[in-house]
Amino acid sequence: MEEILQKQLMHFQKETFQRDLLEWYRREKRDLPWRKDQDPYKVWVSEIMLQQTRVDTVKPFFNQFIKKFPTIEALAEADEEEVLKAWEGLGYYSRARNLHSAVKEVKETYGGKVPDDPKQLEKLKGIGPYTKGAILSIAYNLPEPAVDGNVMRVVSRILTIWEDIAKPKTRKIFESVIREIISKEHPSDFNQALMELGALVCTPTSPSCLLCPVRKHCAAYHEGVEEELPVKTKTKAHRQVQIAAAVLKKDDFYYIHKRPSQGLLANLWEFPNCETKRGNLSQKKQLEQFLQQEYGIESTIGDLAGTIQHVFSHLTWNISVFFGHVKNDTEMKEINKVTKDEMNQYAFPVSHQKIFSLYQEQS
DNA sequence: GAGACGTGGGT
DNA sequence: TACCCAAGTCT
Repeated sequence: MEEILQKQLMHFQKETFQRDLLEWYRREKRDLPWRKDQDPYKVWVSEIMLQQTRVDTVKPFFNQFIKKFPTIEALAEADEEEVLKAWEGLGYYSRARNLHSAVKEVKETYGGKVPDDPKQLEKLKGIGPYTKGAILSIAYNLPEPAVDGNVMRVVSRILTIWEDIAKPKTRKIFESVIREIISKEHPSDFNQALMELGALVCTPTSPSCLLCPVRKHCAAYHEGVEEELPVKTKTKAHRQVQIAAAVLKKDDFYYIHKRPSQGLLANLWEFPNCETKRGNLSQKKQLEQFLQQEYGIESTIGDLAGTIQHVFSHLTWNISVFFGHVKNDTEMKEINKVTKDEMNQYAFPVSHQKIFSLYQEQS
């Protein structure tokens, strides 16, 4: 750890800080579905869902997921299709596939008990340094750091740490700090209190310092630089992609395609679509050619029915939506034909749910 | 280490 | 409107 930081920590009132923080947490903590007990499986599921995702978004997904898969065994025995369906709309779908895979691993290798050993935990798919620490501290009350964005923001302010939190190696500095200041008696509450403080009081913009239970310990508050911290370098602008998508119908059947098992929206279902390029060929023509060449579908495509934008972290799809009729599918491949009712069993990305809504509005 | 990987909400 | 963000992990 940095020498300056070491010196600062020597003067830090660790015991009173812990007491002030824990007292506030026990008074103010939110009543959340995953705080009803300390079942390691539920802690695990909640921590995966909460990655890069707001509490209010997670709540309904967590309740429904636990109802459907109440135990390790129940989830281990489920089909991936079912698990993805339960995750539909939550985003970052590799989390669902990794969780499913890791739960099967726990059932087979550890007899269905979530490991309380850091070395075993970090081998499981989808469990990185943060989630490992969260499970160890929250489910097993072990004094391990669980450093997420909240903790880096809160701690960077309290100790005026000016390292760039966008850089991966910066997390290690915060883990060292937490090992120094964590409550050995109440590591679970301590870690959760730090995150709760970040969510409710020590917010990214306009933090409520006057309501903060630990402001007397906060160097950034005393120096008036709380808005300058944490330091986080900008991310670059993302790229735009033009897409043409088709809702194809023949008799009572719709045509859907399963995305590849790797990459963006892996293993989710979608309406047939392709990236289009600006040029002499219209989007409609490019789409018809694609459907013929890629999927062996002869179709008649109508005029542009509408557009839908799908913004990801790293790119944007600008989707032109077309409706069409299939003339001949005897040579068809890589496509499932399903009725409207059957479609409910398949997980679609939000943009493709919108595509179908558009279709239903117009027919 | 930088970029991929979703979605919805806040300013 | 156009960012930025929210309990990160994988490649």
